[in-house]
Amino acid sequence: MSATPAHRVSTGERINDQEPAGRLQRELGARRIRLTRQRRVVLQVMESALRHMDAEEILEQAHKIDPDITRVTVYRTLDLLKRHGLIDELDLLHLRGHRHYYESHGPRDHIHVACVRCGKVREVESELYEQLKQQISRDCGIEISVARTEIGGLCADCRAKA
Amino acid sequence: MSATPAHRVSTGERINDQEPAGRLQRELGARRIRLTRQRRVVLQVMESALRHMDAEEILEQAHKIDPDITRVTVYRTLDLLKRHGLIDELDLLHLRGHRHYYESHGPRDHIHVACVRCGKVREVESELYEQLKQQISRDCGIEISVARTEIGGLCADCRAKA
DNA sequence: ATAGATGCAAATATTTTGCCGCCAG
DNA sequence: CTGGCGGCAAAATATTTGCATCTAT
Repeated sequence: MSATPAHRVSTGERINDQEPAGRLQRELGARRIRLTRQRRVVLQVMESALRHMDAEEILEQAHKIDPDITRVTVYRTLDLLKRHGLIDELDLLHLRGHRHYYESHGPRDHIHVACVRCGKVREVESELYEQLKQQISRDCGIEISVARTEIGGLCADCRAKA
Repeated sequence: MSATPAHRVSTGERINDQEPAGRLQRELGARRIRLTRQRRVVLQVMESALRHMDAEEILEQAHKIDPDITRVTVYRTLDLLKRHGLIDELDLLHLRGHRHYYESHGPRDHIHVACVRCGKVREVESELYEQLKQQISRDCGIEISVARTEIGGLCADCRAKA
């Protein structure tokens, strides 16, 4: 293997790398979807996310901006974004219960790699993954619209401690 | 591309292809885990599964064998099997609500490819997938214990109808 | 004999829905 | 102006837990 791998590994510390601010707002605007005060708040929360959040955490963040936002609105807005393919819904292998996590959908699919012990999540992009999707698309005759890969195992740190 | 692809596509009609009967029972037995009457029933249901089932469907099947099995026992047994890595828990991209589906874990990981319109699920094995996992294991320094990939899109049949 | 399993009921957790008044476009 | 949206409360769905009893080993 060369010193410059064909894939990129990010820490997951910041989800919206190189993402222009207001992307979600602009996407919805372009689709003639109403931008209410509440939606703007939820979008802002999603766009400035530093990590994967579940509905509860998104609600908490939204409350910091506007305490009147309700949980129902958060769910309805997440559903809207999901239906438009603007965010992804994950469960990170149910490592911490059955809640769902959301993240703004970047330009390229990535793989979520989680440690089953400490729960740390890394995001990985890989050329091999793109090839795999192409192969599946071709062989199954499917026009892929969503792809989700979650991998779990013991990370190096946790193996060292054990 | 050659006429004999390096991967195998199955229809998902039968999950336990080439799986020796009683595999789950034997695995648990080898681990000195109590084989109660109820557990045997749930294991039998999982082993003879023709498709992915959720907890409700597993309970229904179990009731056909022994009407006294309770839902709680089904959940507890599924959890046991999950903890021992003997079954996989999927949500199939939430295409049909937020329930979870379970399948007996075969010798090799496979990818679930689902049509977002008709809900049909195919299972695909791929050498590329194995390579991808190796790459990730190496680069993230993780010892992989679970891998789950779910892909959604429009299948050929549904595209034709549209 | 006894650690561990089951059953029952109730509690939790998470997400969805009906209805009505309100606001973005 | 008006059709979609948000709030409220309640329902629906999915899963887990406490505790007393039973059972596989």
